[in-house]
Amino acid sequence: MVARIETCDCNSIHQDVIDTVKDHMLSDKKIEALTDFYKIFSDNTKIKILWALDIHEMCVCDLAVLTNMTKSAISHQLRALKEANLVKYRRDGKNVYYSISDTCARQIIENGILHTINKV
Amino acid sequence: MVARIETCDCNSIHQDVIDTVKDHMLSDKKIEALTDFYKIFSDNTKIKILWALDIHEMCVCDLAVLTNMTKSAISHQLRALKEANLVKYRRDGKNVYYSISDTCARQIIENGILHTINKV
DNA sequence: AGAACGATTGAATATATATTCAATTGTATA
DNA sequence: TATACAATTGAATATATATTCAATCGTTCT
Repeated sequence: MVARIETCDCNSIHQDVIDTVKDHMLSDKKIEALTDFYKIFSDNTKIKILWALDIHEMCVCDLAVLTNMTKSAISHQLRALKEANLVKYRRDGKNVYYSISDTCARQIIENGILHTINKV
Repeated sequence: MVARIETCDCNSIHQDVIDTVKDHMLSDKKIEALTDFYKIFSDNTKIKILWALDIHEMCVCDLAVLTNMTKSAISHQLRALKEANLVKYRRDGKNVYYSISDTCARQIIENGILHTINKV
């Protein structure tokens, strides 16, 4: 007789395995931080922006022209990248110039390309 | 006088920079493959499944109990992981046992943890 | 001060993805 | 063959994220 777990729609078939795995499981906080991190690299626009800024600092207008999107859309995305500490900015007159603030962005992108190279 | 780009809502301020960056830009196909790849690692449930399977092969029911989710939800996620060639499976009687088919999953997760460790 | 324009913002909308729900399939066994 | 149950599936729903739109802010220049 196996225990019926109330919050699940089935029986636990291999409770020993479940217990072992539970002992080595990642914490919810780590998982949350991890998925938030990779969410940034799951969006085409963000990748374009990060890759571009790694080549040269650019203002919002330039990024909009480059990516063929509106300034507003780019600005919203830049805010997310700023909050993730992946880009920094400096204002010069009417323009705001964005640049890479953490080289990990390029590493993550290049690593991802390595893992997907067979699909391109 | 700078050129007005029709498909954008602004002028190109530094056309030289835009041209340089365009020359070194990633192809749309590469970006698409890359973001598809990282989308997998952007979901809490998928991370839990991948991490668990890296510890021990498990059947759908076990994964459901472990993650406190329905078999159906787990099954849907397993399909996505299967399509990404990250997990494989074997049927044994009524149970289907899933396991890791590409060690890159663990690498990607551990690498992500390294980059987010300061947030946990 | 006011006009021009790059940039940002918040709300509305669109879009993509995850989960739920009900029905069905596959296998074992009574 | 009928029943039990693990697993899968497709459609409906819920939820998260991206983009659009209109308004506003910040700076420069006249």
